[in-house]
Amino acid sequence: MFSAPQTEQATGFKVQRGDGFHSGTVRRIEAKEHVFCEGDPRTHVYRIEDGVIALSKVLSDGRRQIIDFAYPGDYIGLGMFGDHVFDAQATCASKVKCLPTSQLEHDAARDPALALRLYNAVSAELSAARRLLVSVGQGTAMERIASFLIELKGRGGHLEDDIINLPMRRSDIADLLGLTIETVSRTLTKLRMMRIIQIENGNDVRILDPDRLQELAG
Amino acid sequence: MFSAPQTEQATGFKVQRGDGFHSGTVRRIEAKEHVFCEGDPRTHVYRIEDGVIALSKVLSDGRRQIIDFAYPGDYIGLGMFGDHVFDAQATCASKVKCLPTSQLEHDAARDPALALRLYNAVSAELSAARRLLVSVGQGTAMERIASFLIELKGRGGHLEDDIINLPMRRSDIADLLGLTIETVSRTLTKLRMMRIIQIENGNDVRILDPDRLQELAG
DNA sequence: CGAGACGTTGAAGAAGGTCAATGCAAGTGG
DNA sequence: CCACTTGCATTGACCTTCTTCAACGTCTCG
Repeated sequence: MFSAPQTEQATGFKVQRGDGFHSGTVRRIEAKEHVFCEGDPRTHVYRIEDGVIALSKVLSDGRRQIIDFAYPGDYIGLGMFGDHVFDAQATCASKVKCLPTSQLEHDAARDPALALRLYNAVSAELSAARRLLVSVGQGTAMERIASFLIELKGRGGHLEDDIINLPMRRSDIADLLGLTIETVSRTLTKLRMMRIIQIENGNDVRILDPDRLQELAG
Repeated sequence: MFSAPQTEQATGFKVQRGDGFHSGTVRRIEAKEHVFCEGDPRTHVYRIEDGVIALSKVLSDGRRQIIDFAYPGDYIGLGMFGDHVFDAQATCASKVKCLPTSQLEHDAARDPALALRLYNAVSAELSAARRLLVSVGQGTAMERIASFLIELKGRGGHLEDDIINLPMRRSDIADLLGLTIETVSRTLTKLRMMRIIQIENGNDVRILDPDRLQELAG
């Protein structure tokens, strides 16, 4: 029961068949509800079934950096030592499938193929984190927004090919890209004015000119 | 032959004994020489023996984001699909031990313990990348510099406990933190003026007030 | 010694942040 | 059904931080 086909470069490499998730229980998560918080013991690994989960770090003064958005088919909670270091919070109503960490580790210690799939899954997360770092560290607001839209386009689950659904608030995008909601908003309006995108139902972005968007991404 | 003890949170989890590196050949790298470049086929995994290797992404217009500094004991070249996506360049004269990728993959497919060590190694890199992302995405110049110094303090290879060696140029620090060399320089000067650090031989930073430095890091 | 690489410092400018007002749609309660 | 609230997005005016541009100092190495 694996969701829509996605590209390999999307965060959370698909572990595919044999990941033990056939036996997991499904948990329903409301918008803004936490799957787990920083400091919680790492009891489970989760596979997103539906919705979007934001992984984030919240600083003592309230600033927040979103590390990644996990989409259906992605895994969260992999590869951490001890307690969770990040928050995992749904940006919209979601479903996740849960597998006890202990079981996964137990299986992986006996099954090199599973262990290698875990290795690949975390490697893909690492690539995604580094791509984001480049964008945040070097890009202007426009470049960050443009490459964010392109990154999302590469993920699955869009009704039409040139329409990107944004199942998160402006504040989530801002916290992912190291900007403010105002800058996100202004930049999206600028892209609208340039006839590069069009905003459809509040949360759907239609890409009118993919080439120019790609150029703007740097 | 494993180098100075280091904390687990340092980038590049030590794979420890049994990583196959007993048989690797050692390669000497001059300052600013590349170990590999973006686009090169991924032929080897490298373990740093001596020096510091900067992993970076260079954009078409010359802007550069350093992803990580690899210190002795760290591994580079792990967990990538196909060709290299980043440059690896020595910031100072260094030595690396090389192991053919094919051999490592061959071994890992038969040895779950090795596969799990790879998994842990990449997981640690992921944690480091995310810590850096938080710093770059949310921190002011001062916060980025302060947490950079603290991060380096956590790595091994310092002669004295409160002296951090900076075996890289200002431009490397700037490209790691998403700042300019001028801002790096000014911020270090400010830290000097505040009597929190002291610069010893051009490249050695003595931490006079670790507590205040920690506060500034956020 | 002279040239190049690197670092520091200053002055001016720009990108993005902060603060504040407005709009808009979805609840909620009378 | 309508007034009121609440959450989110947009837009404008102003301000701060960091960048840019430029000059200068220092060190090393040919």
